[in-house]
Amino acid sequence: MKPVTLKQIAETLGISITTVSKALKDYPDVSKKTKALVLDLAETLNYRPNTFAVNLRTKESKTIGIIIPEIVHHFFSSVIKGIVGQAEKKGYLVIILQSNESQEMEKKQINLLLDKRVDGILISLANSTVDFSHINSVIERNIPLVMFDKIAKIVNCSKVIIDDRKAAYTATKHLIDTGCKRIAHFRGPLLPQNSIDRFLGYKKALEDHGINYDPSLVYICENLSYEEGQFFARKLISEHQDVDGLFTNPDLVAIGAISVFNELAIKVPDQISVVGFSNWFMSSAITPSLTTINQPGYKIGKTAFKQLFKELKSKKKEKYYPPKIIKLETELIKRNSTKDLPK
Amino acid sequence: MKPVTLKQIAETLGISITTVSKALKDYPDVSKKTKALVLDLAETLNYRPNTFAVNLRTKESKTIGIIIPEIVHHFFSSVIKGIVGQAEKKGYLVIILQSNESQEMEKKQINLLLDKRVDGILISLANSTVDFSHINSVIERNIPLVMFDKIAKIVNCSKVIIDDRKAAYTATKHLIDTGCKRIAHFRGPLLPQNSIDRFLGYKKALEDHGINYDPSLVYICENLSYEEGQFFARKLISEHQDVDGLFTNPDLVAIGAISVFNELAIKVPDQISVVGFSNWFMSSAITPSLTTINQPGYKIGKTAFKQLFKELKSKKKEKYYPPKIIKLETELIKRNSTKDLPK
DNA sequence: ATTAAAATCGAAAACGTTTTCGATTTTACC
DNA sequence: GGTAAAATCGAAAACGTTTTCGATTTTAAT
Repeated sequence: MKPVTLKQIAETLGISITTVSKALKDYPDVSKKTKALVLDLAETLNYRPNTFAVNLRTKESKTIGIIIPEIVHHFFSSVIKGIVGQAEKKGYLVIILQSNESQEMEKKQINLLLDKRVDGILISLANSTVDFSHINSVIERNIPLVMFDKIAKIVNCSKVIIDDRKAAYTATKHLIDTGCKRIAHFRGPLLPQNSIDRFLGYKKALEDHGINYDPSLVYICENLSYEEGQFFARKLISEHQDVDGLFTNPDLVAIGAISVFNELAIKVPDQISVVGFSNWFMSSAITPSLTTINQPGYKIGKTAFKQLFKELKSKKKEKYYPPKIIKLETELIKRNSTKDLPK
Repeated sequence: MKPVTLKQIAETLGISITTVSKALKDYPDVSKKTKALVLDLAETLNYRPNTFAVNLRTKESKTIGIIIPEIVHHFFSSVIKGIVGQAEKKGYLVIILQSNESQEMEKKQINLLLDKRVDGILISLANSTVDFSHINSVIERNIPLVMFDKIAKIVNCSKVIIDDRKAAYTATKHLIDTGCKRIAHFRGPLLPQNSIDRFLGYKKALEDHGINYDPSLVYICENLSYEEGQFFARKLISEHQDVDGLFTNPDLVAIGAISVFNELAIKVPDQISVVGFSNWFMSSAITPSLTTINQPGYKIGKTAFKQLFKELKSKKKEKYYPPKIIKLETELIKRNSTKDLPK
């Protein structure tokens, strides 16, 4: 009925708890004979160490926490998958929490994880987070923390991101290269760094290619939904008859916009070319298929855990691991929502 | 530097650890004066109980585990969100694992969770799971376990599901009511119960309404992808020129099929009516918008945790909680991929 | 046979909490 | 002032593991 303990094994074998423990961990100061005896009995009794006791003694939980703004997003669930898969390989379990884009919840959840004494934390910040004291308190306590995707430049920790600015630059440049002159941008909210960087990449590409930056061509999508894509597409068309290119963040917004263009019989890409962001799996399925930037969610998750794992190991060896910023490669995926490059 | 312990509070206050512990937990046998003293100091020192020690002593982890076949699915991530949100409210954290539709992984992960001594487990079975010894061993150990979505009828535990048969019946009946006579079905793999029940509901609806069940109109989608929807749509059209209705599982397959119908200029719903399953958020966005069955993922997750929570509480009171099967309501959502009902 | 070195073992402390139960002190009452 | 009852406290055990360090036994060398 009750779980088997070291004590029971020790008593039935007539040896000490110490020796049993050592035998199971293959210590050199236990004879082969007793080792075999212990291993055998442990096997037949199906002994499993009591994690609670191990945690208390070793002061580690072999558990990490992850906080993301929203679970139900293709990108974030891909990241989770990357993290969970990699963590399992290394013997770590993953506790998941969702901040709902709220700084308050984020703070509470950080405290939950600290109370739970997770070994490390992975986090993608909420849009509303402007105060980083909760994050810094984690770092001060010397608990490894790695940020991914939605990061804060000002916080001194490792980060796994893509080069948003460069990717947005590439996307916009592709529109320019294929002949667009009046390029609109549906951007994300004002606060998150990735939304800022994507906007800056867009702007830089225009300026580098002699196209005037026109703020009235930039629309802010607050929740990055399909419906917003539709809404701003209508707005864009009514306000700017001369627009011939659109760069959106992310794909879902582009897909909403394209549905409106299709409805209004505005030809994509002939009258207006569209580039999205993220390479959501549906973007190759719609008509016309969507040119976009591939944002490798699974790989971001995997890499973020790997980085955290390195820091966990460094900490065990009492070595300092200097924060590292890892930028993952993105690529432009050309499909049918943009024109071919002129020869 | 080091976390504050009861001992430190006791020593600085010149009282015993016992009293400190009791004061913090508001035991009746501590005077108001000392309670105030302890509470005050604990507050200023920011005392947080050591979870490892609490776990060891109380034998509970205030953590539950969830195992699902695949994280990156809109439905499953909605379920996760429901579970995580509800769990947090009740003071539980959630460890997430993904079985990748593999029975082997599922077994390993069950053992991981048992070793971690989670208080309870939520699981949606892998398609390949045919042996339930790992699940039964959880139940035998008297650890609360609730299945959801992909369940095994044979296992004696609580379950949170929808009435798949009824839902599929309703979907098929809607096709019949709107005039379809030759109705095809793109079903899921052979093993999972929900895929079976949806098929049975489809079949029953045909039989109840004097339509001959034709096995050649049923196609099996192994991985329920957009591409499969496209593939079988082409196959269906080439094999059955007279088909005028299609019921698919799930929406994504229907959307793939519709894309083919659009491409082939087959009018939906005039030439062929389509009903999906799940009410994925994109199903209202495509053209024509998709008639479907709403499968409430978030609510399933929320309900599954609530059920687990009840069983956790019963267990604490050493009461037996008989397994309960909860069937959540679904509804037919009529959109433009099916014809209007005749008056 | 003696001694040193190597191999093998176990006692005990520690991790930090919870809770039982007995001891002590205070209060209330006659 | 004496007693009983109530209020307040703390010692100690327990949860199950890991690890240090000293003790004992065996082996090897002379």
